[in-house]
Amino acid sequence: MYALVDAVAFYASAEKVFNPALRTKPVVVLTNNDGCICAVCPIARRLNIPKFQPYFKVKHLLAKHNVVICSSNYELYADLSDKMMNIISRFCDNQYVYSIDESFLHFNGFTPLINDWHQYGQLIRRTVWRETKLPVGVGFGPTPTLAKAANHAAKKLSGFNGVAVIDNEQSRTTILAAMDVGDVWGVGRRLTKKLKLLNINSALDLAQQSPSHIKRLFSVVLARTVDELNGRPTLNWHDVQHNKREVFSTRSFANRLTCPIALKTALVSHAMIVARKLRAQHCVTKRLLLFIASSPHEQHYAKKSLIYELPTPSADSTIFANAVTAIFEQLYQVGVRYYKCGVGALEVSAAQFQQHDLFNQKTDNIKLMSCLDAVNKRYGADTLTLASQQQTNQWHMKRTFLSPHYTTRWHHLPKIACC
DNA sequence: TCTGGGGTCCTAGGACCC
DNA sequence: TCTGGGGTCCTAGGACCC
Repeated sequence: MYALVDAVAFYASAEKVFNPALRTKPVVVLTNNDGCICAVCPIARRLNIPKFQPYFKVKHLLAKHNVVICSSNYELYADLSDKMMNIISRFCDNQYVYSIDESFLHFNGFTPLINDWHQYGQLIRRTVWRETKLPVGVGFGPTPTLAKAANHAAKKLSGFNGVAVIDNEQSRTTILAAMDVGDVWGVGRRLTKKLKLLNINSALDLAQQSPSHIKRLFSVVLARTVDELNGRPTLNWHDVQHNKREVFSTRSFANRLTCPIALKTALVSHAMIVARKLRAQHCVTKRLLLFIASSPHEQHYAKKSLIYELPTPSADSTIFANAVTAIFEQLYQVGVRYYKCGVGALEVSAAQFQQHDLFNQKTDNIKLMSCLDAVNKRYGADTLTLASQQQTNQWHMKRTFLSPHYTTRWHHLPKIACC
């Protein structure tokens, strides 16, 4: 049995944790630079506030309904996520954290101990709420895709109260019949359109197709989804939690940038983040992709990217920073109003399988990197940085509606007044 | 006045080579 | 009048997810 546990409008709910006055109000959270709406709490959803719309386009709508607007407070969300994931992990023997607010659970040894999945799901919800004040939804199913579908039902369909279980033919068909095909995991806008032309409208319609037919018309990936919807697992636990094959860090700037020093500083910071992410999944990369670009919404879109081949596969921040220095001149053009930049690791592989190169002594300084990671884990992500990250901070993002750092700054702690 | 997210994976099409 | 291969690598853009 699999489960998918995720938070309801996680970022918006996180804002309500330390500010209970918000709990009865409509709340939205904006993406970086206050660009788009990325989380809409249930109260705001009932007011038809759309997700992923540019903020400036829906400003009037938000004002009309007195919606509370928050900038993204990633430090807060990351901390609350850690706490939530920790609690959830107590309820299974296998947890895979799929995103900041979602985790898949797999029950092996636990299964014989659980006789009622509904009750068990409610226990998870109650415990997470009691210890974090975050609302979560829980879906159980015999495959990851069905657990996702059950989770969708738990949160979106009436009568489920936050927990849904697919454990027999009747529960499977009931839930899939009530689910739009576009809400199936892996079916996006484009596929939805094509499927609906074929009169495949619900998740159940898709499940009733023959996998080989779907494979011919679409792809092997969608054929697997059909199998999964029928309770035939095609993704095993190992597939669900595979390492990333590409790792990126990119950001748009608060204001357009023309200064080369600021751009280079931003790129070095992204290189550091990529290196840290790689080390966290015990991987290295052979090639780094660096890019800088103007805004795609402007008339003259200018994007330039270059690939830097590393002499040996690496996840060393200092080696990555040197790569940025080595090719920055080729990337930068005078006169472009830069909007975004980023660094990506391509051809990612497991660090343990690396061949050592006799002739290349420039290998990762593993001790130094472990020390860097340990210090930053203990004292906050940017405690130890490279000198080249410190030259300017003019590329940092705009967060007009930022809430206090309740969990990472002493002087932001909520105060309780006694009278 | 101006403003439009970030991450990962996949694929089609072109360049290049033999 | 019709006809000209196959493999690899690279890249940009798109699909999908949250």
